This record gives sequence, structure tokens and C-alpha cells, in this order.
Amino acid sequence: MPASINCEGIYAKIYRCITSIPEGRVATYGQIAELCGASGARQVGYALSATPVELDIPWHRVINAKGEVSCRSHGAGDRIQLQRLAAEGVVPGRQGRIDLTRYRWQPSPGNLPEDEFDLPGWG
DNA sequence: CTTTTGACGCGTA
DNA sequence: CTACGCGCCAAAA
Repeated sequence: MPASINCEGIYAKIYRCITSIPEGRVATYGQIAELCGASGARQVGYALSATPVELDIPWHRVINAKGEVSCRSHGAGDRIQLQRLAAEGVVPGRQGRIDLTRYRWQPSPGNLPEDEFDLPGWG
């Protein structure tokens, strides 16, 4: 990892937390915030905006509380995010929103997704 | 040191 | 459903 990222920095924590999101699963900004001890969802958003590409973290698995991909001021990141999510089976529902009740990452032992519901093909 | 810049969440009306 | 306001903090220049 780049030297510009301190292991004890809150951003680094956020990055690591996001790295733990399994494939085919998503997490909300607020969820990540509480998970890594950030001050708030906004901090996670700030961190994500500054995500170094060399980290190769699954940043696309982080969406907002509405189950929608956040719009950003610059670049086509949102489009890429949708694209990558669809590539791993995470697709928006009929309302154009990702069903958090189905795709939300639940970092609890024994509650892992592989033991639960089926992912794609529900529509 | 100061200033700028952001991928949010929630309550309320 | 939309609109508005507030809270919040790190990193780079």
C-alpha cells in the first residue's frame, strides 16, 4: 500500500473495512462508518472520494442508505459502479434501487450470505 | 499555519 | 414523492 496511507489513519480503516465486503454484497456508507468507527457516513464518502486506485478495493460495493449509487461531481464512477455491481449479480430492483434487504452485507458470524437467500434471478 | 474540497444520513414539513 | 437544513472530519495544496 502507498506510504501516503497511514495504517492508523481513519481513511485506511475505512479502506480495509470496504475490502472486507464480500462479492455480490453491498454496504451503506453509514454501515461502514459504524463498522470502522468513523464519525459518520459522510466521512466514508469523503474517504471514498479520495480512494487511491492502487488499493484495488471494492469501492463499488458501497452505496448510500437509499440503496442507490451516489452521484459524484466528477468522472463516470457511478456508471462504473453500477456496471461492476451488475457484473457480480447485484442489480437494481424495479424501483431502480438496490434491495438492501437482499444485498446488504451483514458482517456477523453465522449470518453469512452463503447460507442464506438466493441472489440473482429474483426478478 | 489556513483554505479548499468532497461517493452521506436523518429529521422535518 | 420533493425540499431544506444540520452535523461531520481528513487530506492535499
